[in-house]
Amino acid sequence: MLSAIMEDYLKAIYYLQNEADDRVRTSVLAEYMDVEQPTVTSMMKKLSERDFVLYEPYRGVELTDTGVPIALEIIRHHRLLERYLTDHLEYDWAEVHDEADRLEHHISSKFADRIAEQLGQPAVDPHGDPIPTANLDVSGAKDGERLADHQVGDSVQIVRVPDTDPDLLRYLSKHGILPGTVVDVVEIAPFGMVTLDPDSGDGPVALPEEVACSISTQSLTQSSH
Amino acid sequence: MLSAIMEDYLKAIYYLQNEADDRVRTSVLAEYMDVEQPTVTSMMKKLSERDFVLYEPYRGVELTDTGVPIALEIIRHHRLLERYLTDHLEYDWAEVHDEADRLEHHISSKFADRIAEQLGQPAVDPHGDPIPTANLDVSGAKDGERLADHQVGDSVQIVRVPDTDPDLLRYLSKHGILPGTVVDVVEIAPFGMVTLDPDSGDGPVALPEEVACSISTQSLTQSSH
DNA sequence: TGAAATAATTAGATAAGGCTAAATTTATAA
DNA sequence: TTATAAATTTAGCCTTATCTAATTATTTCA
Repeated sequence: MLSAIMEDYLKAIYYLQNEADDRVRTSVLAEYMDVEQPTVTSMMKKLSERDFVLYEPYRGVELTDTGVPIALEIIRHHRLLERYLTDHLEYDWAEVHDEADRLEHHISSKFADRIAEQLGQPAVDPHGDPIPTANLDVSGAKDGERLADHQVGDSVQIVRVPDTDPDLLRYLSKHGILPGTVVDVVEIAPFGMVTLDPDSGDGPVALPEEVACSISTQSLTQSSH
Repeated sequence: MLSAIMEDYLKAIYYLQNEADDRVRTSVLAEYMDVEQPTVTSMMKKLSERDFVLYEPYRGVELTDTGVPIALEIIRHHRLLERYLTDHLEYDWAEVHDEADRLEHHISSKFADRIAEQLGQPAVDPHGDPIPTANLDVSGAKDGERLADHQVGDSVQIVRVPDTDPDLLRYLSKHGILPGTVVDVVEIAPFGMVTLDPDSGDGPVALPEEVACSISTQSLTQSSH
């Protein structure tokens, strides 16, 4: 059918396409996949030949209608596994990513559906990322605003945090910053650092700009732009 | 580390070594792995270079002390997964083999240990095959006698059934032949076919010689040889 | 607008795991 | 014990996914 590696490329293209809604450049994909550019070029040719992507040399790549559901299926597997590992197998949310990243390519749809059933058809994974339904619908997912885009004084609810860095996740949970947590924005430094006061009462936490940009939120007060 | 394919070879050698306690021939391994002989030869060179097997050209192969625990770990994964799929994810015992065969290479030891814990450290998989402990101990496993070696009139308990053929497994469970079932041997035909009467009362079942040889049992009466 | 910088592709190599055909070793049996 | 049969290995090729080095497009900016 399709190798685990090819699935990973499709997943990456899906992700990067949503990040910057434009065709995905070879260089961006190479960086993200941690391979050299020629590797990406040759892979794009293969995926393009099999109609999973639309590839125009020197112009970047995008998923076709054949490629999208494959990416979504893998994403569904990944996020269900993450949910399952934390909820049923007592994994810490910081450590689920790697295990899910391997298993996502090897579980059957049946396996995915069974754990979804066991979990009560969850809508999001432990990091707040939306889980596509069995028929690969993602319409329920809301985008949210970037934490970095709020203003001092705003009260916001955390919707999503990035899932790949275990150390960051441990740091965030230690300071009470989890999906669902309500925080007040107490300071935004000129170099972009955001200081928060979580309602858990653990005291203020400062986050560098990069992190604040990758955390997705929902406004509770209306003062944000 | 070690590819999924290499792990499969080690698992196969472990199995074949126990079947016919002698060095495993290239041809036997090729047949079992469903590849051509030269493929086996080149793989044995690689595994031998890395000290997982002892390989003597033209003389067959056997696992080293480095290779055995790797095979056992994979077998542990496989059997725990089979148990987990049937007990927690409502799989039928006939369909667990293939899913487990893929996943066994991709779950971490942690994952295996967690599901073992959830299952209460089970001793056997759904087909009656013993599950190595976390420290890869298999001393608790008893060999049992082949069903085919009993005599008419014997009352025997089913210990293990072969796990790879879904159709056979469906047939066996439909007729009440499961690990733990007690059956009476009512006939042994000259061409090896064994007829059983399971205590479940579903009436007699006939099994061809090959199947009767691959089912492992324990005597309840003492009349068997 | 044209030269320099940047991005992307082509060319050619490598390692893993598989294959077929040919050569070689071991086993069998006359 | 020697000739044939069977088993095994060698040789050489293929595909996938990767790499480096060299070439070619595309941008950028003076």
